Amino acid sequence: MKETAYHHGDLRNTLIENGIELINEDGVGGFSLRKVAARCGVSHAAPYSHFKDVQELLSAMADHVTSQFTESLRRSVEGDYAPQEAMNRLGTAYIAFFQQHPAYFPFLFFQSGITIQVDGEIDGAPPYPPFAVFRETGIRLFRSQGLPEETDGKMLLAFWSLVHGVASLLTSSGIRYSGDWQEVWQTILHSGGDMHENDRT
Amino acid sequence: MKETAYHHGDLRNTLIENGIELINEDGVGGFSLRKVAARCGVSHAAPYSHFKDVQELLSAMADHVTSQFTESLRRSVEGDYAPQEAMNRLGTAYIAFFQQHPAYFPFLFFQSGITIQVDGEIDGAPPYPPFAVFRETGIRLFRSQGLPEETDGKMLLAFWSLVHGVASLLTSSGIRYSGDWQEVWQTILHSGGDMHENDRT
DNA sequence: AGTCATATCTTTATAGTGTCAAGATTGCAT
DNA sequence: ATGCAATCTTGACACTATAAAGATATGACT
Repeated sequence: MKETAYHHGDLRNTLIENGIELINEDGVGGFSLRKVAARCGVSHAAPYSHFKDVQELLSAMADHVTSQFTESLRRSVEGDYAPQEAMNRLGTAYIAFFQQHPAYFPFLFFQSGITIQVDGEIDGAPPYPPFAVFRETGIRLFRSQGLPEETDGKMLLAFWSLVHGVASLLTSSGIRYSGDWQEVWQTILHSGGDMHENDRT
Repeated sequence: MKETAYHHGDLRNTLIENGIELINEDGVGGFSLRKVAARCGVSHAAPYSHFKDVQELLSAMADHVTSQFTESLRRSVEGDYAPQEAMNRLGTAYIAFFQQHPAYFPFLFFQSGITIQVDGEIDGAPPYPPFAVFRETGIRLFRSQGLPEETDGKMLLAFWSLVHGVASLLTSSGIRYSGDWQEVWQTILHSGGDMHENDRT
């Protein structure tokens, strides 16, 4: 299908891209279906040919952003880093992603309506891709530290919660903190390591 | 001022209370100024006599909820608990609060427009009351463990981030996890303690 | 007691929102 | 070439926040 004056040609993807841009510019609150439609040069009801309602567009946008997010996390652990260093880089990448796009946090986790499957066993839902990266990196770290497998699940969620919490605080609307957020989560990561090392000396 | 048919009498507080109820029932997305006004039995423009816009009402609602939140945290550490036990109870209370009122999390941290002052030094803003409770409990714990004072700030933020992250994940719209969230943050709290204890044996 | 300013609430109006229904236009298969 | 189905437009409706103008009650001052 070619683009004409009447038929856009690739409206579905254009809506997703412009919607994401709009959120980056004006935040989640500044988003509206009509604004996105206008931005794409179509009428206000045109999106309904591709999405049954605004929530479905938001979900598609979230899927797209989640892919970028997952890619960013994957890149951060590519290469042969030591387990501790890999985990360090992963957490830093997680936080940096939302530091660069503050509007993505409330959008992805409180607005989009996407499903985040933590365990791999509820319904047939696939696991949340960013958490999957966490799992691979974490397991490698835990084995290298000789931790028992039984604690893997809880430890993984704890690590995830930590960086997720930093990202959450970091992107909270009215937060004021003069320090460096990156250091916050590394405090615990390193303190865990330091605890071992210090106690051995 | 008495209540008549025309003059409500205590509309400001009534709006705040009904607004909070509305958020608990329908979530942040279900909130609207007109719904709250109707709920209070006044016209849709009546709130403008007490708040300059909807954001100001939301801020007042958030202040009220934050007070309840702070009170809940304070109560959790009342009594003479050992430092580790106090911190344990505090984190549990933090998470339990948002577990009981899932809509409060996005509301307080991404919708209300209140200011969260972490350091005590930016502008003249007062520190965020819930974090103040964290500070007291954390300092007591760190001293009892012989940790150096220089790391207090980062350690506090790390602990806060951890429980905040659990609360954030816990209240994310589409999250699915079969386990117990309370155990997640205790994993790190106890693993920190266990690291010490295990290494000493 | 009477008057009046002020605070509070109502009414009305406007611009913006999501969504639906009916119609117009186009591309594609027959 | 014709008709079908997908896509887009137009117009409507109910809902939203907000502003302006008017109504009503309160409390203070004479």
